[in-house]
Amino acid sequence: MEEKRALAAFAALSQETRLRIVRLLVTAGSEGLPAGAIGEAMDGATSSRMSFHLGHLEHAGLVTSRREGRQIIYSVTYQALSDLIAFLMRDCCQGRAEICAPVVAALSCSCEPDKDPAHA
Amino acid sequence: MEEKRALAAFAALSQETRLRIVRLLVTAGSEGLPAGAIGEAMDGATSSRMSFHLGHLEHAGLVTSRREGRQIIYSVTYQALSDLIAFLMRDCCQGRAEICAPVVAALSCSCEPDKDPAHA
DNA sequence: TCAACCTCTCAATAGATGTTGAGATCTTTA
DNA sequence: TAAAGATCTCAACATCTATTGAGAGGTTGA
Repeated sequence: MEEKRALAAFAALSQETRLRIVRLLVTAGSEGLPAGAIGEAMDGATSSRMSFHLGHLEHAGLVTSRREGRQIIYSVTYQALSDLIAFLMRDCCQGRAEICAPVVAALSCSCEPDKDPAHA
Repeated sequence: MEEKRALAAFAALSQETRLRIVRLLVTAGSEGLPAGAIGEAMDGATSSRMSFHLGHLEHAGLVTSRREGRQIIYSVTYQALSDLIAFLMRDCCQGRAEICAPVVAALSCSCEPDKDPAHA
């Protein structure tokens, strides 16, 4: 993942509503959720506000959309998320075990379906 | 890492100059670099611009500063970076192997001192 | 102590961002 | 084809962000 895309991804995730959307869509899985349902989950945000943020996320490549009947279904782009994580690890790790080591150590539990109450 | 800190970290990294500063400071290691040297590396950015961005990064917890004589030395906060990566993996992974699996697979090489020309 | 140095703080400004409301577009159902 | 539903587009507005230039606050060496 090159710098430009990483910058766009960071910008997309730096806004509370958008971060919440991504988290919601990750839990929703690859089936995704219609825009209306996402808006409901965001304390009933207006449709234009949703459209703005979903468009922002889509532009950044973090979500994709497809039409299904009269609804538009959004789902998270798993590849983009893992690319972003990889960017952080490669780009910012750069041989610094101080950064990577704790993350690697934590991976054994954090990458299974999460039951840990200390999560988040 | 809770949501608020993650949002601040994403916002801090979503700006080209600041992302470049972090990358520079990671390569600089724990000794860090004086503000002036960082400004030099940023195409000779003005001191107030540097102060603005370094303050932003420090506020987000991604860097720390210490005075050394007449210089102020900035260094990256390794803990914050690994916390951010862990946040992404835990929060956005949530049992989704589609996201984590590729990253985990890539870790074996990406976490060593980087010699890969395809990097970045 | 004085002058030079390094960095920060502050005010001003231009541009980007987030929210809202009105209305347009596309889709489904009767 | 008309009505209703779901979502998008657009303009307007308030707010936040990034940059600049001027100047202040510590620190060092003569």
